[in-house]
Amino acid sequence: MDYKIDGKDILLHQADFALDDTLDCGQAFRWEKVSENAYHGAFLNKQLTISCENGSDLFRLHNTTESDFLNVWKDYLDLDTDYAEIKRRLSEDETLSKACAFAGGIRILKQDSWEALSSFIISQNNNIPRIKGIIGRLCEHYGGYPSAEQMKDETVESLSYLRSGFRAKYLVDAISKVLSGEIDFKAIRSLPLDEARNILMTIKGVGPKVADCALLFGFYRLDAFPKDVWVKRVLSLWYPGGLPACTKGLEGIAQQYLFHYIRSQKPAE
DNA sequence: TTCCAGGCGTATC
DNA sequence: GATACGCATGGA
Repeated sequence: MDYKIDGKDILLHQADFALDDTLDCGQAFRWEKVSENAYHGAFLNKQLTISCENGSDLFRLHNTTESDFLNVWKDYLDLDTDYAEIKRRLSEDETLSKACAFAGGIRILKQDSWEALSSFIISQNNNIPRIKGIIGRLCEHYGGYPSAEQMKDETVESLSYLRSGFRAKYLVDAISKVLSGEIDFKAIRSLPLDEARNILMTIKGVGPKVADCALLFGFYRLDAFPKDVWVKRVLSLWYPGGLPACTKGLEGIAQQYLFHYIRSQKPAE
């Protein structure tokens, strides 16, 4: 990763990174494609437009500061991790090798814990366009993604404008458990995966899959392996005997390459 | 009209 | 512990 300042922008050279792969692969729900080579989105209360110069490894972070780049976006976009090395390891497996080649620009975003947890509560038994719609209405209402504290007075009724269906009561339970301290993000960070998962699953509407998504995308737990309907297809089609050994410790990253890859396959296969 | 979507709670065995 | 079913909403 090397960068330079160009007026109000940051110009970044970055290998193993593609905007479509990373920002539109189902790990985050509020990046919007604003042109062929550009996305607009946000992390916490900071917004960003990022574009790519014609499929190259040259990116432009528009209208930002060197300080925000170094303190916020560099970490959020996981630019310090060597994905070339990760892909080399995973590519010991033939199918994963294809998946890495198909979407070699995926990076795991280091998202906000509450946003990831609540977003994946909304995601259950739902499709990505509708998930984006619900989260879009939530952010429009609050002028950005609301914290659990900001949502403290929400009820199933007050959330009806989201049209999130049966998931509204799960959001209300998550808000209350986070605000009461019953769910302590700081504590979860230091726990083994199984214990962290079990604590998250005390929230109504949080089962194994939502808990693993929250841990992978909201706590950067790369060994969490969310099994949604697509990944269950991956396992039954390609890995009936379980994941190959080369994924050890990187199950979550492997999951993301495989998720993106199988979604691109025609149903006929 | 029916089926499905980055699942989970509940009932039942 | 496993299996079956309902669940809000909206697009295909």
